[in-house]
Amino acid sequence: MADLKPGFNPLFLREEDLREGMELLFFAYRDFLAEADQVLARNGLGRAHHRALYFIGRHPGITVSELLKLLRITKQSLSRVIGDLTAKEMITQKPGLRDRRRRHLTLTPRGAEVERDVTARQRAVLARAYRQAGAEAVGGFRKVLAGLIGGEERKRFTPETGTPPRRPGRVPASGGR
Amino acid sequence: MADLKPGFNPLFLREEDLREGMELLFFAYRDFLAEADQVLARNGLGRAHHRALYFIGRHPGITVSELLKLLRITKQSLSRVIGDLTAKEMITQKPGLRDRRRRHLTLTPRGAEVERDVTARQRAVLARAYRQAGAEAVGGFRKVLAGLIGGEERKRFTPETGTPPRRPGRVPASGGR
DNA sequence: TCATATATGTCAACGTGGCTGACCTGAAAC
DNA sequence: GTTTCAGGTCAGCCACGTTGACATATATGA
Repeated sequence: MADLKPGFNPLFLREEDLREGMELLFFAYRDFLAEADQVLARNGLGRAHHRALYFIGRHPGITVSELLKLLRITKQSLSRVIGDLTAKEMITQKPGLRDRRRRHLTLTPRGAEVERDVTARQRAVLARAYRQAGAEAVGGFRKVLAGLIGGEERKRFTPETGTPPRRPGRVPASGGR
Repeated sequence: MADLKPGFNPLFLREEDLREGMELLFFAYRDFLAEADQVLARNGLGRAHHRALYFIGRHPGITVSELLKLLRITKQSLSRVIGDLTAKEMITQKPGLRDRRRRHLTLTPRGAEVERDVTARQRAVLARAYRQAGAEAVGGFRKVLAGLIGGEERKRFTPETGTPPRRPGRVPASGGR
Protein backbone atom coordinates (compact mmCIF):
# COMPACT_ATOMS: atom_id res chain seq x y z
CA MET A 1 0.00 0.00 0.00
CA ALA A 2 2.89 2.28 0.58
CA ASP A 3 4.39 2.93 -2.82
CA LEU A 4 3.29 2.17 -6.30
CA LYS A 5 5.39 2.70 -9.36
CA PRO A 6 4.34 5.86 -11.13
CA GLY A 7 3.13 4.05 -14.19
CA PHE A 8 0.80 1.94 -12.13
CA ASN A 9 -0.68 4.67 -10.04
CA PRO A 10 -4.40 4.85 -10.32
CA LEU A 11 -5.60 7.92 -12.09
CA PHE A 12 -6.71 9.68 -8.97
CA LEU A 13 -3.13 9.82 -7.83
CA ARG A 14 -1.94 11.81 -10.81
CA GLU A 15 -0.16 15.01 -9.95
CA GLU A 16 -2.96 17.08 -11.34
CA ASP A 17 -5.54 15.43 -9.18
CA LEU A 18 -3.41 15.74 -6.11
CA ARG A 19 -2.93 19.42 -6.79
CA GLU A 20 -6.63 19.80 -7.16
CA GLY A 21 -7.13 18.08 -3.84
CA MET A 22 -4.69 20.41 -2.18
CA GLU A 23 -6.43 23.47 -3.52
CA LEU A 24 -9.75 22.05 -2.53
CA LEU A 25 -8.51 21.66 1.01
CA PHE A 26 -7.14 25.16 1.06
CA PHE A 27 -10.27 26.86 -0.22
CA ALA A 28 -12.65 24.65 1.72
CA TYR A 29 -10.88 25.18 4.99
CA ARG A 30 -10.74 28.90 4.42
CA ASP A 31 -14.43 29.17 3.68
CA PHE A 32 -15.40 26.73 6.37
CA LEU A 33 -13.94 29.02 8.98
CA ALA A 34 -14.87 32.33 7.43
CA GLU A 35 -18.44 32.49 8.60
CA ALA A 36 -17.79 31.44 12.16
CA ASP A 37 -15.02 34.01 12.39
CA GLN A 38 -17.58 36.75 12.21
CA VAL A 39 -19.50 35.39 15.16
CA LEU A 40 -16.26 35.09 17.06
CA ALA A 41 -15.27 38.64 16.26
CA ARG A 42 -18.57 39.89 17.61
CA ASN A 43 -17.68 38.27 20.91
CA GLY A 44 -14.18 39.66 20.91
CA LEU A 45 -12.67 36.24 20.37
CA GLY A 46 -10.38 34.63 17.84
CA ARG A 47 -10.07 31.17 16.45
CA ALA A 48 -7.74 30.14 19.19
CA HIS A 49 -10.41 30.90 21.74
CA HIS A 50 -12.96 28.94 19.87
CA ARG A 51 -10.77 25.89 19.65
CA ALA A 52 -10.24 25.98 23.38
CA LEU A 53 -13.93 26.51 24.08
CA TYR A 54 -14.76 23.70 21.74
CA PHE A 55 -12.53 21.12 23.31
CA ILE A 56 -13.36 22.17 26.84
CA GLY A 57 -17.00 21.80 25.92
CA ARG A 58 -16.32 18.38 24.53
CA HIS A 59 -14.27 17.29 27.49
CA PRO A 60 -15.53 19.05 30.60
CA GLY A 61 -12.97 19.02 33.36
CA ILE A 62 -10.10 18.63 30.91
CA THR A 63 -6.75 19.74 32.32
CA VAL A 64 -4.55 22.30 30.73
CA SER A 65 -1.94 19.79 29.73
CA GLU A 66 -4.47 17.52 28.11
CA LEU A 67 -5.77 20.44 26.17
CA LEU A 68 -2.23 21.24 25.16
CA LYS A 69 -1.82 17.86 23.59
CA LEU A 70 -4.98 18.26 21.59
CA LEU A 71 -4.16 21.68 20.28
CA ARG A 72 -0.44 21.13 19.81
CA ILE A 73 0.56 24.58 20.79
CA THR A 74 2.82 25.70 23.59
CA LYS A 75 1.56 26.08 27.09
CA GLN A 76 2.40 29.75 26.92
CA SER A 77 0.14 30.29 23.95
CA LEU A 78 -2.64 28.35 25.56
CA SER A 79 -2.16 30.18 28.81
CA ARG A 80 -3.01 33.45 27.17
CA VAL A 81 -6.17 32.03 25.69
CA ILE A 82 -7.23 30.53 29.00
CA GLY A 83 -6.56 33.83 30.69
CA ASP A 84 -8.77 35.66 28.20
CA LEU A 85 -11.57 33.17 28.53
CA THR A 86 -11.41 33.25 32.30
CA ALA A 87 -11.49 37.02 32.29
CA LYS A 88 -14.56 36.95 30.09
CA GLU A 89 -16.06 34.41 32.44
CA MET A 90 -16.51 31.84 29.75
CA ILE A 91 -14.62 29.11 31.55
CA THR A 92 -13.85 28.21 35.14
CA GLN A 93 -10.80 26.54 36.53
CA LYS A 94 -10.68 24.41 39.60
CA PRO A 95 -7.77 22.51 41.09
CA GLY A 96 -7.76 18.74 40.95
CA LEU A 97 -8.60 16.79 44.05
CA ARG A 98 -5.91 14.18 43.70
CA ASP A 99 -3.25 16.48 42.29
CA ARG A 100 -3.87 20.04 43.17
CA ARG A 101 -1.39 21.32 40.64
CA ARG A 102 -3.75 20.44 37.84
CA ARG A 103 -6.51 22.78 36.89
CA HIS A 104 -9.63 21.35 35.45
CA LEU A 105 -11.46 23.48 32.94
CA THR A 106 -15.16 23.72 32.33
CA LEU A 107 -17.40 26.07 30.41
CA THR A 108 -19.58 28.53 32.24
CA PRO A 109 -23.11 28.93 30.92
CA ARG A 110 -21.94 31.98 29.04
CA GLY A 111 -19.01 30.10 27.56
CA ALA A 112 -21.25 27.25 26.57
CA GLU A 113 -23.56 29.65 24.86
CA VAL A 114 -20.85 31.26 22.79
CA GLU A 115 -19.36 27.91 21.93
CA ARG A 116 -22.74 26.69 20.80
CA ASP A 117 -23.31 29.73 18.62
CA VAL A 118 -19.99 29.55 16.88
CA THR A 119 -19.95 25.83 16.47
CA ALA A 120 -23.51 25.85 15.22
CA ARG A 121 -22.42 28.19 12.49
CA GLN A 122 -19.66 25.91 11.39
CA ARG A 123 -21.88 22.90 11.72
CA ALA A 124 -24.43 24.50 9.45
CA VAL A 125 -21.82 25.07 6.78
CA LEU A 126 -20.64 21.51 7.01
CA ALA A 127 -24.17 20.16 7.10
CA ARG A 128 -24.98 21.94 3.88
CA ALA A 129 -21.99 20.43 2.16
CA TYR A 130 -22.82 17.01 3.59
CA ARG A 131 -26.38 17.22 2.42
CA GLN A 132 -25.41 18.23 -1.08
CA ALA A 133 -22.84 15.51 -1.31
CA GLY A 134 -24.81 12.66 0.16
CA ALA A 135 -24.08 9.97 2.68
CA GLU A 136 -21.73 8.02 0.53
CA ALA A 137 -19.55 10.99 -0.28
CA VAL A 138 -19.44 11.84 3.41
CA GLY A 139 -18.03 8.43 4.08
CA GLY A 140 -15.24 9.04 1.61
CA PHE A 141 -14.63 12.48 2.99
CA ARG A 142 -14.11 11.08 6.45
CA LYS A 143 -11.93 8.29 5.23
CA VAL A 144 -9.53 10.56 3.40
CA LEU A 145 -9.34 13.09 6.22
CA ALA A 146 -8.67 10.39 8.76
CA GLY A 147 -5.81 9.26 6.56
CA LEU A 148 -4.31 12.71 6.66
CA ILE A 149 -4.13 12.73 10.41
CA GLY A 150 -0.87 11.57 11.89
CA GLY A 151 0.05 10.49 15.35
CA GLU A 152 -2.22 10.03 18.29
CA GLU A 153 -5.37 11.66 17.06
CA ARG A 154 -5.58 9.35 14.13
CA LYS A 155 -6.91 6.62 16.36
CA ARG A 156 -9.82 8.75 17.39
CA PHE A 157 -11.09 8.66 13.85
CA THR A 158 -10.22 5.25 12.50
CA PRO A 159 -13.18 2.94 12.98
CA GLU A 160 -11.37 -0.35 12.65
CA THR A 161 -8.87 -0.86 15.44
CA GLY A 162 -10.24 1.87 17.66
CA THR A 163 -13.73 3.26 17.83
CA PRO A 164 -16.69 1.17 16.82
CA PRO A 165 -17.52 1.10 13.08
CA ARG A 166 -19.29 4.17 12.11
CA ARG A 167 -19.79 3.24 8.50
CA PRO A 168 -21.76 5.64 6.33
CA GLY A 169 -24.69 3.41 5.70
CA ARG A 170 -25.21 2.21 9.18
CA VAL A 171 -28.30 1.81 11.28
CA PRO A 172 -31.35 3.68 10.07
CA ALA A 173 -33.36 5.88 12.36
CA SER A 174 -33.69 6.26 16.07
CA GLY A 175 -31.94 9.21 17.60
CA GLY A 176 -32.35 10.98 14.30
CA ARG A 177 -31.48 14.20 16.09
CA MET B 1 -32.39 21.72 0.11
CA ALA B 2 -31.65 24.30 2.72
CA ASP B 3 -33.37 22.96 5.75
CA LEU B 4 -34.81 19.63 6.64
CA LYS B 5 -36.89 19.05 9.69
CA PRO B 6 -34.73 17.62 12.40
CA GLY B 7 -36.62 14.38 12.53
CA PHE B 8 -36.04 13.73 8.87
CA ASN B 9 -32.37 14.45 8.71
CA PRO B 10 -30.36 11.53 7.54
CA LEU B 11 -28.13 10.08 10.18
CA PHE B 12 -24.96 11.53 8.85
CA LEU B 13 -26.31 14.95 9.66
CA ARG B 14 -26.64 14.28 13.34
CA GLU B 15 -24.88 16.75 15.55
CA GLU B 16 -22.39 14.17 16.66
CA ASP B 17 -21.39 13.32 13.15
CA LEU B 18 -21.05 16.92 12.18
CA ARG B 19 -18.86 17.53 15.18
CA GLU B 20 -16.73 14.63 14.19
CA GLY B 21 -16.43 16.05 10.70
CA MET B 22 -15.32 19.38 12.07
CA GLU B 23 -12.66 17.81 14.21
CA LEU B 24 -11.54 15.70 11.35
CA LEU B 25 -11.11 18.78 9.26
CA PHE B 26 -9.21 20.53 12.00
CA PHE B 27 -6.76 17.73 12.68
CA ALA B 28 -6.35 16.79 9.05
CA TYR B 29 -5.60 20.31 7.95
CA ARG B 30 -3.15 20.79 10.76
CA ASP B 31 -1.24 17.64 9.94
CA PHE B 32 -1.46 18.16 6.23
CA LEU B 33 0.50 21.38 6.57
CA ALA B 34 2.85 20.36 9.35
CA GLU B 35 5.36 18.50 7.27
CA ALA B 36 5.65 21.06 4.52
CA ASP B 37 6.16 23.77 7.11
CA GLN B 38 9.50 22.29 7.97
CA VAL B 39 10.71 22.48 4.40
CA LEU B 40 9.51 26.04 4.24
CA ALA B 41 11.29 26.98 7.44
CA ARG B 42 14.52 25.62 6.03
CA ASN B 43 14.17 28.08 3.19
CA GLY B 44 13.33 30.95 5.47
CA LEU B 45 9.77 31.07 4.24
CA GLY B 46 6.35 30.84 5.79
CA ARG B 47 3.05 29.52 4.60
CA ALA B 48 2.16 32.83 3.09
CA HIS B 49 5.17 32.59 0.81
CA HIS B 50 4.31 29.10 -0.22
CA ARG B 51 0.79 30.01 -1.15
CA ALA B 52 2.07 32.78 -3.36
CA LEU B 53 4.71 30.54 -4.93
CA TYR B 54 2.13 27.88 -5.50
CA PHE B 55 -0.36 30.03 -7.32
CA ILE B 56 2.29 31.82 -9.31
CA GLY B 57 3.58 28.44 -10.35
CA ARG B 58 0.11 27.36 -11.35
CA HIS B 59 -0.62 30.56 -13.22
CA PRO B 60 2.62 31.91 -14.65
CA GLY B 61 2.33 35.56 -15.50
CA ILE B 62 -0.47 36.10 -13.00
CA THR B 63 -0.85 39.72 -11.95
CA VAL B 64 -0.78 40.98 -8.41
CA SER B 65 -4.45 41.79 -8.36
CA GLU B 66 -5.43 38.38 -9.66
CA LEU B 67 -3.30 36.81 -6.99
CA LEU B 68 -4.98 38.99 -4.42
CA LYS B 69 -8.36 37.63 -5.38
CA LEU B 70 -7.18 34.07 -5.02
CA LEU B 71 -5.56 34.55 -1.67
CA ARG B 72 -8.12 36.92 -0.23
CA ILE B 73 -5.64 38.97 1.71
CA THR B 74 -4.89 42.66 1.50
CA LYS B 75 -2.46 44.09 -0.98
CA GLN B 76 -0.30 45.24 1.90
CA SER B 77 0.06 41.72 3.15
CA LEU B 78 0.73 40.36 -0.29
CA SER B 79 3.11 43.17 -1.05
CA ARG B 80 5.33 42.10 1.80
CA VAL B 81 5.33 38.50 0.58
CA ILE B 82 6.11 39.51 -2.98
CA GLY B 83 8.87 41.72 -1.72
CA ASP B 84 10.40 38.86 0.22
CA LEU B 85 10.18 36.46 -2.69
CA THR B 86 11.66 38.97 -5.07
CA ALA B 87 14.51 39.66 -2.70
CA LYS B 88 15.20 35.96 -2.48
CA GLU B 89 15.06 35.81 -6.26
CA MET B 90 12.32 33.26 -6.30
CA ILE B 91 9.99 35.25 -8.49
CA THR B 92 10.34 37.90 -11.16
CA GLN B 93 8.02 40.71 -11.99
CA LYS B 94 7.61 42.25 -15.39
CA PRO B 95 5.24 44.94 -16.53
CA GLY B 96 2.46 44.00 -18.87
CA LEU B 97 2.76 44.80 -22.52
CA ARG B 98 -0.73 46.05 -22.99
CA ASP B 99 -1.02 47.62 -19.57
CA ARG B 100 2.28 48.49 -18.04
CA ARG B 101 0.83 49.12 -14.60
CA ARG B 102 0.29 45.47 -14.16
CA ARG B 103 3.10 43.35 -12.98
CA HIS B 104 3.12 39.82 -14.13
CA LEU B 105 4.67 37.36 -11.78
CA THR B 106 6.59 34.26 -12.67
CA LEU B 107 8.77 31.85 -10.77
CA THR B 108 12.48 31.88 -11.25
CA PRO B 109 14.14 28.47 -11.53
CA ARG B 110 15.04 28.79 -7.89
CA GLY B 111 11.48 29.65 -6.94
CA ALA B 112 10.16 26.79 -9.00
CA GLU B 113 12.50 24.44 -7.23
CA VAL B 114 11.41 25.49 -3.77
CA GLU B 115 7.78 25.40 -4.75
CA ARG B 116 8.24 21.92 -6.13
CA ASP B 117 9.91 20.71 -2.96
CA VAL B 118 7.30 22.04 -0.64
CA THR B 119 4.34 21.07 -2.74
CA ALA B 120 5.77 17.61 -3.32
CA ARG B 121 5.84 17.13 0.40
CA GLN B 122 2.21 18.03 0.75
CA ARG B 123 1.31 16.00 -2.28
CA ALA B 124 2.95 12.98 -0.79
CA VAL B 125 0.91 13.32 2.38
CA LEU B 126 -2.27 13.64 0.41
CA ALA B 127 -1.35 10.81 -1.93
CA ARG B 128 -0.86 8.49 0.99
CA ALA B 129 -4.28 9.32 2.35
CA TYR B 130 -5.81 8.95 -1.11
CA ARG B 131 -4.20 5.61 -1.62
CA GLN B 132 -5.35 4.28 1.71
CA ALA B 133 -8.86 5.51 1.16
CA GLY B 134 -9.34 4.41 -2.42
CA ALA B 135 -10.74 6.04 -5.50
CA GLU B 136 -14.32 6.04 -4.40
CA ALA B 137 -13.59 7.71 -1.09
CA VAL B 138 -11.54 10.31 -2.92
CA GLY B 139 -14.57 11.13 -5.00
CA GLY B 140 -16.60 11.74 -1.88
CA PHE B 141 -13.81 13.76 -0.33
CA ARG B 142 -13.76 16.09 -3.29
CA LYS B 143 -17.48 16.37 -3.42
CA VAL B 144 -17.82 17.45 0.19
CA LEU B 145 -14.92 19.87 0.02
CA ALA B 146 -16.26 21.46 -3.13
CA GLY B 147 -19.52 21.97 -1.27
CA LEU B 148 -17.73 23.83 1.47
CA ILE B 149 -16.31 26.35 -0.92
CA GLY B 150 -18.34 29.48 -1.36
CA GLY B 151 -18.26 32.19 -3.97
CA GLU B 152 -16.18 32.29 -7.09
CA GLU B 153 -13.75 29.51 -6.46
CA ARG B 154 -16.51 27.01 -6.13
CA LYS B 155 -16.90 26.92 -9.87
CA ARG B 156 -13.33 25.87 -10.31
CA PHE B 157 -14.11 22.63 -8.63
CA THR B 158 -17.55 21.74 -9.80
CA PRO B 159 -16.92 20.16 -13.20
CA GLU B 160 -20.22 20.45 -14.98
CA THR B 161 -22.78 22.53 -13.18
CA GLY B 162 -24.80 19.66 -11.81
CA THR B 163 -21.69 18.09 -10.40
CA PRO B 164 -21.75 14.96 -12.48
CA PRO B 165 -19.71 13.19 -10.02
CA ARG B 166 -16.21 13.20 -11.35
CA ARG B 167 -15.80 9.53 -11.35
CA PRO B 168 -12.36 8.15 -10.76
CA GLY B 169 -11.97 6.74 -14.19
CA ARG B 170 -12.39 9.80 -16.29
CA VAL B 171 -10.01 11.32 -18.83
CA PRO B 172 -7.20 8.97 -19.73
CA ALA B 173 -4.33 11.12 -18.78
CA SER B 174 -1.73 12.45 -21.13
CA GLY B 175 0.90 14.02 -18.99
CA GLY B 176 -0.10 11.23 -16.73
CA ARG B 177 2.35 10.35 -14.00
C1' DT C 1 -5.57 67.82 -23.01
C1' DC C 2 -7.44 67.21 -18.85
C1' DA C 3 -10.04 64.47 -15.42
C1' DT C 4 -10.88 60.40 -13.58
C1' DA C 5 -10.40 55.56 -12.66
C1' DT C 6 -7.23 51.74 -12.05
C1' DA C 7 -3.08 48.98 -10.62
C1' DT C 8 0.32 49.01 -7.67
C1' DG C 9 3.49 50.49 -3.84
C1' DT C 10 4.75 52.39 0.62
C1' DC C 11 4.60 53.95 5.43
C1' DA C 12 2.72 53.44 9.86
C1' DA C 13 0.25 51.36 13.43
C1' DC C 14 -1.94 47.53 15.21
C1' DG C 15 -4.06 42.55 16.43
C1' DT C 16 -3.86 37.53 16.75
C1' DG C 17 -1.72 33.64 17.73
C1' DG C 18 2.17 31.23 17.35
C1' DC C 19 7.20 30.89 19.63
C1' DT C 20 11.35 30.77 23.29
C1' DG C 21 13.34 31.65 27.73
C1' DA C 22 13.16 32.63 32.53
C1' DC C 23 10.80 31.79 36.37
C1' DC C 24 7.30 30.40 40.02
C1' DT C 25 4.93 26.75 42.73
C1' DG C 26 2.91 22.63 44.50
C1' DA C 27 3.74 17.67 44.82
C1' DA C 28 6.67 14.04 45.13
C1' DA C 29 11.12 11.67 45.93
C1' DC C 30 15.29 10.97 48.15
C1' DG D 1 13.60 18.91 54.51
C1' DT D 2 15.94 19.68 50.50
C1' DT D 3 15.81 18.64 45.90
C1' DT D 4 13.49 17.49 41.63
C1' DC D 5 10.03 18.06 38.42
C1' DA D 6 5.55 18.66 36.18
C1' DG D 7 2.32 22.18 35.57
C1' DG D 8 1.68 26.80 34.86
C1' DT D 9 2.85 32.05 34.32
C1' DC D 10 5.30 36.28 32.79
C1' DA D 11 7.88 38.76 29.27
C1' DG D 12 9.22 39.54 24.91
C1' DC D 13 9.69 38.22 19.98
C1' DC D 14 8.01 36.89 15.22
C1' DA D 15 4.87 35.84 11.18
C1' DC D 16 1.26 37.35 8.95
C1' DG D 17 -2.88 39.14 8.86
C1' DT D 18 -5.54 43.94 9.32
C1' DT D 19 -6.84 49.35 8.42
C1' DG D 20 -5.80 53.87 6.87
C1' DA D 21 -3.51 57.43 4.40
C1' DC D 22 -1.04 58.61 0.66
C1' DA D 23 2.18 58.34 -3.72
C1' DT D 24 2.75 57.17 -8.50
C1' DA D 25 2.19 55.63 -12.98
C1' DT D 26 -0.88 54.44 -16.47
C1' DA D 27 -5.04 53.98 -19.06
C1' DT D 28 -9.12 55.89 -20.75
C1' DG D 29 -12.97 58.79 -21.87
C1' DA D 30 -14.90 63.51 -22.28
